[in-house]
Amino acid sequence: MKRKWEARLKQIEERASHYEREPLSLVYRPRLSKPEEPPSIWKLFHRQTQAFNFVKSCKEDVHVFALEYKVGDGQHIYLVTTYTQLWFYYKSRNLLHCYEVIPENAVCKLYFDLEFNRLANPGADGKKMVALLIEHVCRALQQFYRVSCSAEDVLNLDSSTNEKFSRHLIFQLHDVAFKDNIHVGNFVRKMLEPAFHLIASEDDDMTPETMGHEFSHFSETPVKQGISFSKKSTDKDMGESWTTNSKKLERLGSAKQSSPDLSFLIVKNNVGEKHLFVDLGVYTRNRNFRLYKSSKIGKYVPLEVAEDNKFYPVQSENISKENQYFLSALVSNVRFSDTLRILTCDMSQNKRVKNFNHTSTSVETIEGFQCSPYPEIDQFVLLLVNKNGIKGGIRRWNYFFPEELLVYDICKYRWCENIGRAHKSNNIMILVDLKNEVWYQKCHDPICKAENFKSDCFPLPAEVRLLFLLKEEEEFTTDETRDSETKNPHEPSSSASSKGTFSDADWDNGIDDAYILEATEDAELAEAAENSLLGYNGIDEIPDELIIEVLQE
DNA sequence: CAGCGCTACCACACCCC
DNA sequence: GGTGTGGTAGCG
Repeated sequence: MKRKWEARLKQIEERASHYEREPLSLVYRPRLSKPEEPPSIWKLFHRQTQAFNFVKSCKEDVHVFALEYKVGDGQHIYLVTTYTQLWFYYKSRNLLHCYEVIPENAVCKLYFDLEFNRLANPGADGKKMVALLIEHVCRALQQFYRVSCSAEDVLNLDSSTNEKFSRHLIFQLHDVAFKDNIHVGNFVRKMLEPAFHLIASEDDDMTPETMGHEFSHFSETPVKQGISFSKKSTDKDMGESWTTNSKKLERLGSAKQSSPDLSFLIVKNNVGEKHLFVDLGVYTRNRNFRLYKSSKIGKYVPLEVAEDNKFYPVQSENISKENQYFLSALVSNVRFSDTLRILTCDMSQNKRVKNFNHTSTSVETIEGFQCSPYPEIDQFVLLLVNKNGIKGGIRRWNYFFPEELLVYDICKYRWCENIGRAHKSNNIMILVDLKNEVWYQKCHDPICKAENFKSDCFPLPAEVRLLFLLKEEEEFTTDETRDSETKNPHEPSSSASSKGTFSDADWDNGIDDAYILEATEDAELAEAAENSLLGYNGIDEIPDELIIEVLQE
């Protein structure tokens, strides 16, 4: 929401200064458009937001490209045109320093930027490393999403110099794409996680085994590039859900022993620090990604099809081979089809583990949107907030480890026991106490909050209690024997098991209302952005059946 | 007239021992 | 010395 607000503010300021410089003409001069003109779209903008606004106003399939135009400070101007028209001018070498702007929230391909300094890595065999990486990526795609592919589906572009080995890989998956490049980044970081362990363990002069265990406790990521991740599940069919938590990471740690050796990915930069061969800085919003046959300004090293490229586009009569490569290299050029599957890999939603220091008391929570790791309890809560024709929903949930308390923020349903009617503008919460097997209601209304209102406790239905007990027992009986095999997907980020891990901390036993406020107060801010959040979740734009979630082995 | 989106890093405040 | 925060230079 903050981002959007800032962007809007900037836009308004720009518009204001524009009108100051060029006031509107006092005379109205009507103009007729000429329908006989071919639909030619070629518009340049100084500002990215203006370019995107123009794209939105166009009914043609236009895209934003960035052109480098000043040597040194890498300044860009933004071009809006169609792929066809761009290729028409581009192929005759009129534009040399062109970048695709991968729009935020746009479905896109899996892509990689790979590089290492040759001098700092005299023994490194770039081609071999690329081949091994592709193998690993294909394995990960198969494991996480059941997507099959091979090196023949990877457009491999080279931009190397004597000093630097440099490649772009663009995966040409069949009827499969990622929801956006942020999700691609999450997937890439997740897939490369064993390599982070390697860097961290070597840096700290620790064995991978001890590191694996150490990592089970991290909540702030100790590794430079960041390794935290998690997933959210909304897909009923898969019904699988896991979150980053101690137990999970411990299992990852042990699973790592059987995971492939990623040490080939570790390279040194020009000052001898260890880094990954894979550049993780290319998965940001509106990332500029260099086009096929473009070079950075000031350099004359365009991206060309690599010697060891194994992707050959299907030949067609009306599209040249070069044009095919050009189109294949465009990350956000995803061909739509009825069977297109959209892959997601979330990390921001379930993950946040809060440390709350309060006179030597710390509390761990996990949080997420829409469905908690307890689908049965979600269903029960939904039942509670669907009454008298009002269709309430779960906007978000929080789980407090020590108290085993699930806090649901409810939307649309606002009935409050305290006032005996629905609130007009404030939302309510349903709290499910798993320890005492009861539920009660609180709310966000300032008056109710001031008097610390909490409804009577009601027992949880027998089915829910029973399910929870069964799960807990299963968890205890199988924990020791289980290594990397699949954990009960409905197990939340480990009520029972995490207590052992975190038991060093001494916390209050009773749930303090301050914690609930801490966990829910920003929900009120988030409320205004609720629609955009839903949009971001893809519910508005992408039909549910097209979304498949991360499948964890 | 005019880029964008970060993250690594630093300075500083605050707390605890 | 550990931890959180806020601002920014500079990288991709």
